[in-house]
Amino acid sequence: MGVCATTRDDAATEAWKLLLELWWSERPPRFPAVAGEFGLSPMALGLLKSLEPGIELPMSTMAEWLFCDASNVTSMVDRLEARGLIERRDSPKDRRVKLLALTAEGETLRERALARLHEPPEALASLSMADQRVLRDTLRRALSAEG
Amino acid sequence: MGVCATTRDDAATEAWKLLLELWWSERPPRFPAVAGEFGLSPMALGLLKSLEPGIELPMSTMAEWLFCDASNVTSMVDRLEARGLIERRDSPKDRRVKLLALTAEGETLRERALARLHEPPEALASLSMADQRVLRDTLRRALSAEG
DNA sequence: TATTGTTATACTCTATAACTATA
DNA sequence: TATAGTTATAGAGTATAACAATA
Repeated sequence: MGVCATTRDDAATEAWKLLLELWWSERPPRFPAVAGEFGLSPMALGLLKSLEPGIELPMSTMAEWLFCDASNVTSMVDRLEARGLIERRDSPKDRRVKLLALTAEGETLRERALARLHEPPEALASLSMADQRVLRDTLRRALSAEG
Repeated sequence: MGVCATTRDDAATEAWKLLLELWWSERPPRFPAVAGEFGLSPMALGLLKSLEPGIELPMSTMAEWLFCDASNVTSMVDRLEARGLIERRDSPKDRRVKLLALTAEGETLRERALARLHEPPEALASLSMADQRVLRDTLRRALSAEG
């Protein structure tokens, strides 16, 4: 009994485990399913999701965020650019850097894909209004604290 | 103005969006990072995660849950079995079916990987105890309602 | 010298189709 | 006939290393 080296059972850990359960218990799994709906690999959807409208991001940063090699980002960007969803722009500050940005078409597709991802699971939607608001407000506090 | 066809802004949707933000804002992204720590592909970690200790699961079910082709499950199971983490068992009810189960070694690795996945993000851990408990209790209600 | 992104290449992962064995 | 899992194969995805351009 007592504290185990690899397991904590405080309320934050319990809440987090429940959140993951909510995410992972979906069948079919939401993320790859939605990627498939839009003819994207899961990683390509991750790239689009990470590219916010109006924001330009260096390819190297994208590689970090996607946890993959830079050469892989080159391949994905080649495909997404050929589909007209994103474009490469030259950085005004460093001529080695290429900045990624959504095209108008890319913004539209991203919006539709995010809308699918944002549909709350049944377990959440069937909570009482009071519980839904409590959940929303508490999570807002959590995310605003670290900005 | 008013209601858009593809976007809802009720509390459940807002809460779900915040929850996904919490999961996706982690850098490096938690799931592939943890898989790498244990020498597993993300899908292989997903397979182990889905295999609860003491539970036997048909390979066809695993293919559904992982959203991939049955032949791919065969490959993954070949590798995981060669590593001694899972085993194939004959179904007593249907001689075509192979049931997957964790080995003792597989249970240990799964436990350690889950412990890493279950570490709450900083944003959650730094919430007040009261907020943590509210979050936990509300999510428990959500998940228990559908069983 | 170090870094960004690309290329060439090989390796891993995944799906398709054909197959075996059961049902 | 239909289904569970395997095999052979091809295709997609990914990383490694060498490279060109720039810092």
